[in-house]
Amino acid sequence: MRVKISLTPKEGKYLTFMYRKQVEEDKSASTTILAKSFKVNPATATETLQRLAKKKLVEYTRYYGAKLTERGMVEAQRLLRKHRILEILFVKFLRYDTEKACEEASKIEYYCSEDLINTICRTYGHPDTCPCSKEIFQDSTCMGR
Amino acid sequence: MRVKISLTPKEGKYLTFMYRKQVEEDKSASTTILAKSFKVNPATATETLQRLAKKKLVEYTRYYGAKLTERGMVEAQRLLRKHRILEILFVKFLRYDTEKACEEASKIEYYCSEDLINTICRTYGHPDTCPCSKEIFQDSTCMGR
DNA sequence: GATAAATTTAGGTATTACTTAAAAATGTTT
DNA sequence: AAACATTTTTAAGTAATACCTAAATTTATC
Repeated sequence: MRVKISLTPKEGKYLTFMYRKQVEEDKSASTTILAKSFKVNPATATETLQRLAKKKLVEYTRYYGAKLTERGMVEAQRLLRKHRILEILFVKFLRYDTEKACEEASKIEYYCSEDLINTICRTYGHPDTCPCSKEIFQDSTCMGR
Repeated sequence: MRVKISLTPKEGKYLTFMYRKQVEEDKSASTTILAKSFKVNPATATETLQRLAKKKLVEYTRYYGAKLTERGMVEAQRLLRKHRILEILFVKFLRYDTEKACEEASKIEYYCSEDLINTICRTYGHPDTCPCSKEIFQDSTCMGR
């Protein structure tokens, strides 16, 4: 890591949302869409995009839109991995349905350590998909032991 | 619930810390002790106590100290319950040692829903002590089904 | 080119959580 | 009890996060 990335919870939510749109749905997330999704004023969405741009997590062109950078992708995947590993735990161990599992994961994903997530991941034999069949990204420190 | 209690993460930490001192160790937590424990300036501890007093969670007398109110006790127990149920999960399911379990629980306890905690609690047959043998408080909505 | 829609800028607010410096209260010592 | 030390509080800040409205600007559409 060259520069340390400090991500706020909201910024994390924006990154994963944008990742889903950009990579998994091949669309782009406009200011309006972001604002609607997060139930905030468009001005707020713009502001958050600008903060993410300052942190080099998105490439932002005013009036045009924003795209995740390589670093933004990595961060989004890191968070989505946490989210999906937690979903596995909640569905398999606590017998939650996928929707409820997703909700609970959303509440805590940001605060769970890599170590905790890796331990759950190992417990379930490094699953490669979450309960709703989306990809779970590999983590070198998790696999390598 | 007469008035809704909105607790910040830090306020929660103060409440549980004070609970442990006041109820489990029968001591009291002075401004200095709080400040040292949380590695902040004493002025900050005072400020937080005053905020807790405004929310009727502690009874605060300047220069004298603060004591948890009935409501403060309930909130502290609610958080300690979450903490200890999480410890159970981490020790029993993930084979964490008690210290590590405590650390991880501290990171997420505040953000876990009652429902999630109750589900874990039921899974382990409503345990009455945590891995370090401290009391786990009962929750009516958890037992009652 | 006018008008509509989307986006951004400017200039706010509120909350949380922290700081330093000085004042005030309390405790201790002689 | 006066002097000194310690603890605690007040006052007056700062910084970050996350939101807002209103007006300006840019882009898209008729």
